[in-house]
Amino acid sequence: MDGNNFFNVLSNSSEDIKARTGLITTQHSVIETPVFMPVGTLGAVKAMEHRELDEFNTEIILGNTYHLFLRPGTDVLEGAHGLHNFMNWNKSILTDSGGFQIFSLAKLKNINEDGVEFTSHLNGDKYFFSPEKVIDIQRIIGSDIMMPLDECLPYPSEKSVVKKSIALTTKWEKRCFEHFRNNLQRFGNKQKLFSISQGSTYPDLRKKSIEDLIEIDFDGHAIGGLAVGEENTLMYDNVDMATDLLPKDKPRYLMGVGTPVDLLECVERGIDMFDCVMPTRNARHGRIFTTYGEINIRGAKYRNNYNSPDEECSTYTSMNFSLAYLRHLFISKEILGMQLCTIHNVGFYLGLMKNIRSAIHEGKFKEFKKNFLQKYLSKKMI
RNA sequence: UCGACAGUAGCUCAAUGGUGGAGCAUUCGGCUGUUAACCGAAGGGUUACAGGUUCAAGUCCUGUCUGUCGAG
Repeated sequence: MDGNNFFNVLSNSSEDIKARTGLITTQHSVIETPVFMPVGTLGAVKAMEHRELDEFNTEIILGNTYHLFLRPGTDVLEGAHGLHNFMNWNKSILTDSGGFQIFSLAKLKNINEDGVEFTSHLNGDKYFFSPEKVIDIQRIIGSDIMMPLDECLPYPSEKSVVKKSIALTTKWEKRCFEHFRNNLQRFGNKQKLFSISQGSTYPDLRKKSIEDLIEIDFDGHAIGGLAVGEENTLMYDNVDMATDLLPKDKPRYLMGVGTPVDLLECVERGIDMFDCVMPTRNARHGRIFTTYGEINIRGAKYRNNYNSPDEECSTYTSMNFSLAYLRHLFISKEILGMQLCTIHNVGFYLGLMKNIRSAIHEGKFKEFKKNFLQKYLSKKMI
């Protein structure tokens, strides 16, 4: 498992679509793509144990540079020889740079060529992140895949603002790459670095961002700044255009997406990697994904419904517990409710991706998508 | 039996004599590179009952009922 074969395309769709299967090989695991990566911001997938992730053959999870930098701090991570050891997770980890967090939640930020000054959302302490610093922190974290510092603008943003922003982001990412190249790995970790394109939903700016970034030898390319409030069709169109421009021999990662429908639409358009808080967060809020659509487990209509939340799903939760019991756990604020729903949603997402991979491999993606959506959008159970 | 205190939304409580509110509960909704076991909205009232004073009463007065505490 060394860097020479980081990404291999296994099969391209035979259906005149851009969907494809592949393998990402890191020091820690072999990841079948298209893949959905559960989010574990602070070194934990909320409400889920490692052994439960193992049951779904989870090969990669996310961590977050911004959050881990603030807590537990790089001294603790350094003492533990990296995040893998610290959290005892021996599969792959991808860390987001924290750019998204700084721009979405930290306040009083001052941005300039050098980087960004921000205040911690925890205690108001001031910090400065430069492109180099973000790489240094991720070297200590030891994530298998690192992300560069980028500026993620809100939607909508004026074109002139976006134009300036992508120029800055590209400069930052070049510096990230140089620093990554010139600095040694820590604790024996072999790490990769992706790019992140921006450009909001302006096709020409997205194109410019991508064209500048693919000139640099990043190990993969992410699409950022989408799914932030724009119409779904706009997002799909931008993804479609982006994957036409991105190199075929490197993984393409659509950041922060999405719903089961988004996953299908974007796999079809050539995306290999996804992450999203939706399955885990919604689970903790009592909303679960099923074969026949999403349901709110707190609904009074489930009070006396002793059926499985999803007869056609094989997660531990749907095979062993009823709607009425899950509702009871939520109404009673029992932690088990969040745990069981998280297991279910993550299982549902990873199961969906597994089926998607099989369908692509068999040349039946379109048929699979049609059948899935027919059930999912029917809301038979709702 | 006497005395004190109290009775306001399902519950716990607000409301200088001047448009009866909150939290919780209930119902519904939201969540897209996690500040999120979170956030939002809605429904819900003859202010125990009956009189009285007043331009105006949840609020002041009288009586009744109910409850808590104390005394006997």
